[in-house]
Amino acid sequence: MRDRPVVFVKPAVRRATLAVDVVVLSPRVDALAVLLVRAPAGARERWSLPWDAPQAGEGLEEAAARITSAVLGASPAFFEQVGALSDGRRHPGDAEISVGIAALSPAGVGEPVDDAEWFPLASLPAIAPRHRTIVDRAAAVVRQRVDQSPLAFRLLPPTFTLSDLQSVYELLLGRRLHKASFRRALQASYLVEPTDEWRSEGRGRPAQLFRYAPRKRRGARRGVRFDLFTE
Amino acid sequence: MRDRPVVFVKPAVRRATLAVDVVVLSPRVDALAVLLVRAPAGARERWSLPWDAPQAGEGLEEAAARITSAVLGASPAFFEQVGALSDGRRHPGDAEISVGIAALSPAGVGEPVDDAEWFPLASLPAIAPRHRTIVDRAAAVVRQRVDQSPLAFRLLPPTFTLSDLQSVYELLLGRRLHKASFRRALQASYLVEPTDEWRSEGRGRPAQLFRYAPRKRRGARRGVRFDLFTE
DNA sequence: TGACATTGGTGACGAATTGTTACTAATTCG
DNA sequence: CGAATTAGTAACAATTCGTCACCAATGTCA
Repeated sequence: MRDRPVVFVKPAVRRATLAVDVVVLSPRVDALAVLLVRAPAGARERWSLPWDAPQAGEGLEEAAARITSAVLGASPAFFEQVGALSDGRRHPGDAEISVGIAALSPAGVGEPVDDAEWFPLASLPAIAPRHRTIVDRAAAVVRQRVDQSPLAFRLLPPTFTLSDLQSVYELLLGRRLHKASFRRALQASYLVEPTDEWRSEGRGRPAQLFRYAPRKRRGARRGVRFDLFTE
Repeated sequence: MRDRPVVFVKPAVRRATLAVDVVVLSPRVDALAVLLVRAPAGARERWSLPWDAPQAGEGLEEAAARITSAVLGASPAFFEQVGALSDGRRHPGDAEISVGIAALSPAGVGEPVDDAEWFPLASLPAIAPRHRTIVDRAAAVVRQRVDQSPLAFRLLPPTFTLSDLQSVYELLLGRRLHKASFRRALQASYLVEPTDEWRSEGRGRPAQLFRYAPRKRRGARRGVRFDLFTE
């Protein structure tokens, strides 16, 4: 016989201090940028992710939208949870639990308030360790979701050129893609449809505008991929 | 000018009632099974996921391990967060926030306590709506992670046959795989190495035993896949 | 006006990957 | 022994993918 309780003890909730930490991501010139806010004087790190506690009855994504609006003046176009953290790592408000949320905001929408600033994802200033973890996870989550979620399309205006779309994918993935391959795969996916408008952008041939118009299709049953890398 | 606060208001944490809800998954005969516990008399649903609040200073996965141990008598071999939920959906303990955690436990390890029972994932009894959501997400997360995480290997003993491994993949993915393709992909992945032992399992040719021994390799830079399905 | 730079867009070829069939190997059962 | 059963693999066909090469349409500038 195993050494274990025979009767399941009745569980109980507990009140814990909670924060929603938001990683607002937006395509800036040639790089993904993160929105940071200046920490109050006396804080150990000069900058932090925008965060707050969810209000009573407010959902987590709802709270993330509110926090983003307060800092950027615009609601994000897309949310993705990054995970809940309760390790001992330092949090600016000493929250026991942080729920990290990645929020995507299109370029040129909103303007940071005085105490907020965009930083390229690749060169952030020092932030609290827990925030650092959340940012890293947010980038990873976005890169993993970009194939399964229409998040790239949410970063573009209703109509866009295929080069625009490819640029967003490249920003999100952090690497270059081949034009012909990209378009062939896009063609096969039935995710966009052409409009009859064209846009002339200075020099070069004008580009046709497309819109996001996903058509139903079944997921192909691929084999296993074993994309498991030991770094 | 936009209608927004010019000064960022100082955020503050708030105490919220919190629960960790655990989806313990284990391969049973021909199906993935979920561990449910009998709800106390008077509860609206007869069964629920095992859950509890994390104790002070206890991490979320740590809490999940403790909860699983209390119900199954064994710690799971693998964890994966499923997300934090704070929608209005009903929770057995009326927690404002639930953190869902998928926990994988190998077959034959541990024995449910009297008030707990395995149910096939495909035919669960009625549970609280929030628990239902968490179970569905857990299944989706596991299926998505199976290619990137060694979770299948954590469900097997240290040495196993390739047929064993394929069966686990099929259980986790919920569909059949082709033997030759599976082995070819596994070969290319350098994730397992043969031992010099063989196992004779009744009738049929004996199978060689393998062990999980991932070798370093770089991730191939694939193009975009557009695996975005609109259902 | 006419070369040329620049950006958009596509066809096509070879290489790599994947789905599938079909076969061989080693064992138990009767 | 032969049939049944499970393991393991070779090889073919179909598909996907990376790449190169090219054509198209515009602006620039001599």
